[in-house]
Amino acid sequence: MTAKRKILVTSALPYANNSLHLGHLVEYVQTDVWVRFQRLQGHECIYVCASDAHGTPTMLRAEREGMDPVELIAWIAGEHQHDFERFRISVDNYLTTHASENEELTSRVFRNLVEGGYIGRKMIRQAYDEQKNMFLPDRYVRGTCPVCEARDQYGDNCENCAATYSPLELKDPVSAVSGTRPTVRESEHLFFRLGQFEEELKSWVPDHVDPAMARKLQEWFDAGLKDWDISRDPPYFGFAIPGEPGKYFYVWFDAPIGYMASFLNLCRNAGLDFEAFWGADSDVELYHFIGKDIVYFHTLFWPAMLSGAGFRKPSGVFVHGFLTIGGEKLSKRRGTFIRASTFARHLDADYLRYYYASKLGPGPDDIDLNFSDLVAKVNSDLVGKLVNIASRCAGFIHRLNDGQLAGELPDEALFAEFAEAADDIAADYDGRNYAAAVRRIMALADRANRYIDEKKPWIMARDDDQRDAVVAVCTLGLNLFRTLIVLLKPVIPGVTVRAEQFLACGELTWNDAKQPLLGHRIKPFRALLKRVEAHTVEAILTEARDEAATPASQKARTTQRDQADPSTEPGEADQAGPSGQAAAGGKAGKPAPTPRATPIEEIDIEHFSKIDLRVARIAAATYVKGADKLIKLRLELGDSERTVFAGIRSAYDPATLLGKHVVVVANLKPRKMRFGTSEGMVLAAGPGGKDIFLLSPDDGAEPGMPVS
RNA sequence: GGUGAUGUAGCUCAGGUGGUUAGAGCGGCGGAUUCAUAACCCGCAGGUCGGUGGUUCAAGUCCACCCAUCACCA
Repeated sequence: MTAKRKILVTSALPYANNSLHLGHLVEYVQTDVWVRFQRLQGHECIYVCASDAHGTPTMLRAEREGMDPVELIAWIAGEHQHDFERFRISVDNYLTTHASENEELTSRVFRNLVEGGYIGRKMIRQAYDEQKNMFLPDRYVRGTCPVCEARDQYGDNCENCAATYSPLELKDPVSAVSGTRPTVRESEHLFFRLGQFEEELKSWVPDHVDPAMARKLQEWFDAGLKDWDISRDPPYFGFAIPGEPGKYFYVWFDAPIGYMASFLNLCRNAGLDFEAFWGADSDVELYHFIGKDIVYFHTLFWPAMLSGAGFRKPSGVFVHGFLTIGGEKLSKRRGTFIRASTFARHLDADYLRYYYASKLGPGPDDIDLNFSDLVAKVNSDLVGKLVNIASRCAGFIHRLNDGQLAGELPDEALFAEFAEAADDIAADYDGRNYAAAVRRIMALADRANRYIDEKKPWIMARDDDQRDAVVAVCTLGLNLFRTLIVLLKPVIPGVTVRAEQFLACGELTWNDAKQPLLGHRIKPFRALLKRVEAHTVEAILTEARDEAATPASQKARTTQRDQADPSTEPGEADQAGPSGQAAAGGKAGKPAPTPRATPIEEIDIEHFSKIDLRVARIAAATYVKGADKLIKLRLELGDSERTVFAGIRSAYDPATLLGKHVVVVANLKPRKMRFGTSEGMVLAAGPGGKDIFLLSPDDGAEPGMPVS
């Protein structure tokens, strides 16, 4: 293994006026996978983040909510942090940019820049809202485009003709804050003289950012670097500029300093040496993960600020693209502004982490989230391939050898193949090409399943003389599984923890991928991950649409309630349907009574009324050839008939079902199964196995009657 | 408008420096199997590689223009 590296990593700071959504998570997942990978390699890798608190938007949002801005950001930052936990984003420290450490460092950076002669002053003319007594940021002035006459455009550019201009050029300008016509006022602003860093930046950029981004930055160099306005007039939620009465730091000035501040806060709590990481001659690696919308701040202003203030520059800026859902931009109207908390309430974070990882490359390309693709990929790769290996091997080990693995591997070469692949996969992770890593890992999972298929332990097991051989084959199978878990550990930490418990092997490290586990007793196998069901995805989308329609202040309350919820364990949320004992996709046969650890989320009457429950009469019931859990039901619902497959064979004999009245979910999306299409679901209670109890109405109910 | 990125089978994506019949996973179809969360295994079908033109013995791969999508313009 290479020498131990010292690395400090950051993700861009989420803005403190709104909740995190699935788009934010692309970055946090990307960062976290990388961080976890580096730690797994044995490197020292510290990851800090914070909520970006300052600026006009938080100020106005706080006003709308009737809160003090400080109160607002404390609350939102708490929510952000909670979302981080839910998605297993392993930050070492989380702060807000309003913290005292940030004020301290911002002053220090500013003072150093003044002393270095990098700060200038200029009078500027700006739109002013006379009613609210405030200068208006460009985005808060709207009016008619001076170029193409399109109405209701932002003050900085036109969405219709893409022209750029100043808010003062807009025709019929209106303040978005008060609705009045802004006036023009002058004010002296402080400027950071970026141009003085031109040569330094030109030589720094090519080695520290992605080539595509370097090409993009060339445009700015060609145009010449301009001075950057770093001050704002009150009222402004931010830090006062020392020695400059009535002036505040522009949010983008203190935001990146928030990276340092969060780290400084950690230093003070954990006894780390701040200067060793940020001093001009630091040899620690420093990386920023950001979205492609904010490259300029991180590749021009930020390194220049650091350099001018006497600190070290980043070792690299990693730029990722945006998230689209179903090929479209996230949109409130379409209900695709899905909040992190909404997703987490229904599905395990590892599903999304795996899906993102399977699509993330090193470059700034956008990635698309397609829910049916997510369901297919997760179910097929994670459940059907990966977990399946453990699932199909564990039984033999317990049945034939009391849970004890064999003392040696029957095919060392196969294990070695997996162990050797770990190096290439490590290179993929380190180069942030997670998609490539996942492809390689899944190819190995296929290989493992094929091996078991070739050896056919279930045939050998019929012969007592071959018991040792069966145990040996399954020992290898489980070791291949274990290696795969190590390789995927940065991506799916939740599954990993459960796998480590199953293997009873302690915390796995990267080197464990190369060392087999032998002569060791494992725990009984329990499902490590459940399949995602289509209705769960539907529930997420429905909820996101409803949330989008809820006014902001109500959202606030909803979110607070969410925070009180213990995080949802995998699988449990899967069953948030009308009945835990789903008929069609049911899990009869596994006698695992699962009382819900967490109550299902409350719904209102509108939600409930979407479920069309009907009385039905069983007109025919037959076993399904080749299916050991299902009974095929022909149901009468008044004037119509339909076929439903119910997983009740372990508890019912078809003959006894004939003529019985049951309750059916009539508007459940038809589900195609191997034996036909199931057009609904019959309600039943009980944990499964012999304990399944169909729900029936009292005498007098007729087929087709709605249940309410 | 300027600049950059992207556009490959139904879906999601791979395809260093141009080189024989363009690949994978999923989905579909057919077969095999029953150890496994009906998973797994074998096989088949599916693409004029956004469009047009060019360079070349040879282009998905280089060049020009065009179209579409996304981003940035301090």
